[in-house]
Amino acid sequence: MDSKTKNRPLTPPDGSRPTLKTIAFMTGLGITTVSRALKDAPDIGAETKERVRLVAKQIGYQPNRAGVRLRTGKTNVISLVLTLEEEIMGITSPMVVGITEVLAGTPYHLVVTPYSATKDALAPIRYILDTGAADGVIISRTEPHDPRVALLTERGLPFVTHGRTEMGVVHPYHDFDNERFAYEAVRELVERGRKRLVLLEPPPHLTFYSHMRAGFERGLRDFHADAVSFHHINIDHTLVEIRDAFETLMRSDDAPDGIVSGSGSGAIALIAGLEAAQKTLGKDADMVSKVPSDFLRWLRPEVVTMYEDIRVAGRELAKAVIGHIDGQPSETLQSLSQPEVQSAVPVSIKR
Amino acid sequence: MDSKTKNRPLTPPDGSRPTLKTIAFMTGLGITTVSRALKDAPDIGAETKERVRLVAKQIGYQPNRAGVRLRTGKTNVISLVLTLEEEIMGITSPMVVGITEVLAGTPYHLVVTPYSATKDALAPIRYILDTGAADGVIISRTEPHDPRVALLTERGLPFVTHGRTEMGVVHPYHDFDNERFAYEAVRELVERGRKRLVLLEPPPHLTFYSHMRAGFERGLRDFHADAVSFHHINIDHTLVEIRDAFETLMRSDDAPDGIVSGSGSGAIALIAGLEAAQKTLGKDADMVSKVPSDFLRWLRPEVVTMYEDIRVAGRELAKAVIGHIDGQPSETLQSLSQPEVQSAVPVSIKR
DNA sequence: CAGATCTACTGTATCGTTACAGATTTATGA
DNA sequence: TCATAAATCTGTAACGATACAGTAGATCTG
Repeated sequence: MDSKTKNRPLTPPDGSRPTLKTIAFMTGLGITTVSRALKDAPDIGAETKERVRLVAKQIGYQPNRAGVRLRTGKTNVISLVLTLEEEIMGITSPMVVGITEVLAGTPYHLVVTPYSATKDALAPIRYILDTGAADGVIISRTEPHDPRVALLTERGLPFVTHGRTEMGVVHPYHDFDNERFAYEAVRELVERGRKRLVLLEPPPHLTFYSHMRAGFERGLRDFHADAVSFHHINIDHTLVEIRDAFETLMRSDDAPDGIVSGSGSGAIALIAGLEAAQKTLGKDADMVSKVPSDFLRWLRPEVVTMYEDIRVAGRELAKAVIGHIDGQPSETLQSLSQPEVQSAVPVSIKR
Repeated sequence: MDSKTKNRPLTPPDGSRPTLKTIAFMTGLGITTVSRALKDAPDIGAETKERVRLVAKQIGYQPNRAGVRLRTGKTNVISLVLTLEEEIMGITSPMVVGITEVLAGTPYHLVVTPYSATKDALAPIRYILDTGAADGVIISRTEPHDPRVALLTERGLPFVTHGRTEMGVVHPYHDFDNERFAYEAVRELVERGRKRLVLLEPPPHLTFYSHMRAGFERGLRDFHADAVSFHHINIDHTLVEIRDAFETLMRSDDAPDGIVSGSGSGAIALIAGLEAAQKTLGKDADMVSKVPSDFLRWLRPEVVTMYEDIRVAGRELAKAVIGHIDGQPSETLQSLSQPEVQSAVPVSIKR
């Protein structure tokens, strides 16, 4: 957009928004010709195309989405399928921002399609398939054998997952390297002299559970540390549940001295539990946490944080669905982002 | 939905999704009749309506949105207009959740329409108006004389604002009572013996700036406390800027002993600044903060937090736009939510 | 130079829905 | 009894776009 369009664009005689008919009338061409000219079809003369494009631009023509959608089935919609029970630290905000950043340069709109986790996660997918509500879908909370992936693949609707699957289906995804995260977390803790480590893990049915566990266990082996069991609690439990369980653990004989937290909000509850047990972070135990934003380290600088950039994830996911829609092979639409160990809270210049 | 529909619904002979034509064929009626029967028109026989409804349900008929939109202009879309630079603590997540909760029971879809704050906030509004992209709009970061409100009102597109205006236009809104928040915050601080108070305020161009200031100043008068100036910084500054400025303030002779923070993420930076100046929260100063989620008090229990329930705000906003679309008078679509002083971090049962 | 080929453009039908103007049948009224 | 009014139902056109099957005229080919 250049800045010369201060005055509103010309509108068709009747005052409503311009259509192909408007352009056809103004140029003296047929509607079909205008349509084809605008999509640069090979059987339209170069000069005609130029003329049509000029007029279209002048009057601010924008194709009617309903018309296109009705005729072609193309919705120009990407659907972000979310569970309503998203975690406290709000992974959704930066995700939505990342996605819309990419979609801004395209004709796609972002529609948020929620479902209640207590109900069927397939329901929104079926809805989208049955009503043809979107050209592409973004799903998260991926499971190793994810029925949504199976269904979308079977029905041929382009999609991308936030997280990987293990079902022998090649499909676009973006994921955080949770294996690496847990491995590096163990390394950090052992370097600080910690030997008895605990992991606050994802719920077992999600794919990244096994990734994170694998990294954790590989770390234990490589760096010679021991695991303290905490399997009855995971990041989907409430903060109060996590805190209480962890307080109990910290008061027991089995108390760990190193903590790996698979979620930022979980880390808050773990800290609260640890402190409720009269222990001190950084003294009695160290912690490494995965965080989606960086304020945990503002309030507990002792925590080593590894940043998961959700906004970048949103961008990658958006690019991948669009790539899938455009027919790019799935293999080229897979990406993995690496954890970034965060340094201390940014120090201002004056200090 | 009852649970008897395990098997997929019958589909029209050709396997594609059912349309009015399908029902017309199956019932032996005309397409028009079916259309009118489904919308309970008065000129259709009771038994016919029943028959049509039955068949429609059986085959899982859902009106084609593109068809309806093309013919009637009704999009069944609510557009949430957001700035891409949303704050760190992610007000967007619970907002989206609240909105979708309400929309789930309606035919409306939620489309997220972003804009870059560095550019024109009117751009997305113009886009929606020019392309007829939505039946209703939700906007935030409202200003006293908001050009978006003026434009939407002039063009007659239903909308609701998160925040009030002061332009003599009656329109639907939902707002948090920031006047009350700041007033009660001052009360809390004075009750703790604090007398020299500082306010981390919103940027001056937003409407709730004056609300919050008014409450703050009324509190100062009623409870006999003094203001410490901090006007060069507001909640739109970066955390680092806030922290550094506040550290400087806390090191000066003019250091306050009571802090009112108009934002949760701002509070984190203030705490960091205070602690960088070698002061202790709860000892050298007390703080009251408005928070959109409750983990600040998990990590700094000394902070008095007043909870702003963004999810409820989302619900109210969604209800209000729909009310506006349905022609309810704007006066009845305005609501104000009150701050809730939060008690201590929830204590588990066992303790 | 007749016929084939190519270039540039256009009319018609269609996607699914609804507004509108009938049409048909039955009941009503004087 | 015969026009009128209800009560039901229906066909056509249109919303805006595009696929497809042309058409008209210019150019080539042998």
